[in-house]
Amino acid sequence: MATMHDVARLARVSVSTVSYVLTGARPISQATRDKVLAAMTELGYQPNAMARGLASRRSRIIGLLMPMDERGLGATETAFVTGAAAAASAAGYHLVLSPVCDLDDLRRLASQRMLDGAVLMEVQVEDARVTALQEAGVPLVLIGRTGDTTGLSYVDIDFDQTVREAVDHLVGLGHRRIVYVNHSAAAIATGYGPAVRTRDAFVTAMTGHGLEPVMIPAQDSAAGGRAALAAALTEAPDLSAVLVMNENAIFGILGELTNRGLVVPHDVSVVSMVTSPQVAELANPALTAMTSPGSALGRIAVEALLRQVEGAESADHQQLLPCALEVRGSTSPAAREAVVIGGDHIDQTGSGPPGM
Amino acid sequence: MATMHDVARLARVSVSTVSYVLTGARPISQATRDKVLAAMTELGYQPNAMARGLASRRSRIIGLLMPMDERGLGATETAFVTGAAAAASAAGYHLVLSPVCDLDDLRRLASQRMLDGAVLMEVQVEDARVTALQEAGVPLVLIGRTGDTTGLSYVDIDFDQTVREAVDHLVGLGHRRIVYVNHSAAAIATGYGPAVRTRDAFVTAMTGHGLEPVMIPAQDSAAGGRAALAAALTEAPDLSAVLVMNENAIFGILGELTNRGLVVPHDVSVVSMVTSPQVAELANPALTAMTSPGSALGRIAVEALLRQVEGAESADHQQLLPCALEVRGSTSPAAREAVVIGGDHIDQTGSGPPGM
DNA sequence: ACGGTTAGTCGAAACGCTTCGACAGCCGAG
DNA sequence: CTCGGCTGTCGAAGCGTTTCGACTAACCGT
Repeated sequence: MATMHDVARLARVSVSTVSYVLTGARPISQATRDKVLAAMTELGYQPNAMARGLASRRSRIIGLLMPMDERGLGATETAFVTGAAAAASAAGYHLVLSPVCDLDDLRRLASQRMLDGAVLMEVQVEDARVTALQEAGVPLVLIGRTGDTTGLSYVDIDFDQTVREAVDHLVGLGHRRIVYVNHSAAAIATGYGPAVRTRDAFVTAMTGHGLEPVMIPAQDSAAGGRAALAAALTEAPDLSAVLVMNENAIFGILGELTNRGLVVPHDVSVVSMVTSPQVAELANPALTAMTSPGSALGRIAVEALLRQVEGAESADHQQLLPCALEVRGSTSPAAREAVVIGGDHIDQTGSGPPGM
Repeated sequence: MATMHDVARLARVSVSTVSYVLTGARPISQATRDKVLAAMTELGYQPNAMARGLASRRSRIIGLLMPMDERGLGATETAFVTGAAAAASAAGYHLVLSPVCDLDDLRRLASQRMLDGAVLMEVQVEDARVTALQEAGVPLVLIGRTGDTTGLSYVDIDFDQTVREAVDHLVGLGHRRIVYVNHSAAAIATGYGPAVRTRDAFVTAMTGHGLEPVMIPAQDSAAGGRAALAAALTEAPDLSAVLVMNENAIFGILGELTNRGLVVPHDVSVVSMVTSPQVAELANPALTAMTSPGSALGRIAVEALLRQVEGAESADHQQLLPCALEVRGSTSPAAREAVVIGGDHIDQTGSGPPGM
């Protein structure tokens, strides 16, 4: 394995000159640069990452910390990762994904000066990783938000706007009775950001239309989805549309609809939030969904982090990106309107006054 | 940030002694060791990974190279990753996941001496990454197999046994007309290992039971699944069971069965191969599946790699693990038997003679 | 003609660790 | 006893970079 010394000797220059050619830290004449470059290719020289890291105190590695539960990574998270990796690679950094969940592991990784910076996925409202990394002095960008974001950089989905667009889409199709299926009650109680924010946004959006916001929590599983749909039909038997913020429950919901003889979208329209096209296409009919800006989130997070790492930016980077509405086969105009005119089989019991 | 010098000074020993305490490369008296350890905790000392790597020519990092397509990681791959990470962590190594797909990127990573070894996921029959890493002199363990495995270490699923068990399960339930839905024809043609191996195993298993092996390729998508099921019903209208080796097509298959009024498992039994419990539970009814030994695969691969890295093992490690049959709601005894006795609504046209 | 920049290069000192050779003391075998 | 071989410790030489200070030569405005 060739070293800088070998290159320098072959090019008949000093080692530091070779280094300057590589890093551009000082000007080098074109003639010298060419000689050095030629020597490098002749020797197949590759700088030693460890030596470089030791001398420069920068590893040129940024970590993408993603807790991996059994569920696996959805297409959304994957897009995020590839976006981040591309951005890092473009800037000459390596992006390593670390599945560390163990806090000690993380602390070790950080204090061994192995990471120039870190992007945190799946941030909780109270996230011990954040303080651990801050204490270790590792620059940080979050995907999602902690409760208190002062002094932190983050990129997150604009849940407000996303929910509003989804509701507008359904209302525009004539739906009035829309049920929101969220994550589990436990997740909401512990303050899981997306669950809480979308809940609030749903209430705002619905009341803005003069409609009652009916909301049902659901476990993150097919069974949870089935139970949630049953609960939804109990609470709002006249529902004509379901807005789902739970990628794991959605198939259960669809299955239960089918079981009950309800046809999507004829009887019930379904919109899935923060869903990837791939998952949306798995359903039959394919789901109308709010597609998350996965790869853009990843790219932006890494770019912000690198600015911070390279000292170019001291201010916090805080940014929200909306999801895009993609209409597929699971939504259609509300059959309800016609029914309201001609029929009476709508059970209005149990619904509060609209506009509350 | 404290260095070894600080620790040595505080403990009144030499730097090398501190190093020996840390690495155990030479014996150190208990008294000295205690002094050093005390100094370390007092200073909150953490070794600098870069310096250590430079001096020892070992990064204590192993890479898990996983191409990330848009589809994301299933629960199977995730289990694999966590298994591998746990094994690495237990051995004092860091496992970094690299989404690099670009060969130059990979070569750079390898020749910068940043990786002590690598585990390759999603190995193709002809995989350029293998030769690239071999040329860079990076120890290697594959998940899956290349066409020619001489001189290579790998861990893979025992497709033969897995298919045999699945077929036995169905045959044991009285099914005679079983269709195998594989990956796409293109994947098979390019020699994608799992597709080819399961195909061959299916033929063997079926003919061993005196049954005709009917096989249908499917694109890796819901639409592909629907098309495949349609094709299957054309080719074998009397089918009573479907064996699916395509996690992405399975929902399309189930959807198309429903569309055609066929009820699972009453009319058609479905077994999904190499599927995680999580995905199996998404379906309604939950899928009987051959569950892949994900985390064991990961652990074994890393352990084999580390033995190779640490020079303890020169011989290749080649090992196959079977998937476990988990019976859920998508399989039941063949209704066919009863029907054949009492009814006649089976369209027998187009089916070849059994046992060919 | 003169100090003051600037471009281009060099040598050497870090960076924080591992590891080798050396050596002192001590034990048991010959 | 004496020699070879352990045990425990030290000092110093790397590992392959970056980076700092210094130096030369050319170039600027005056």
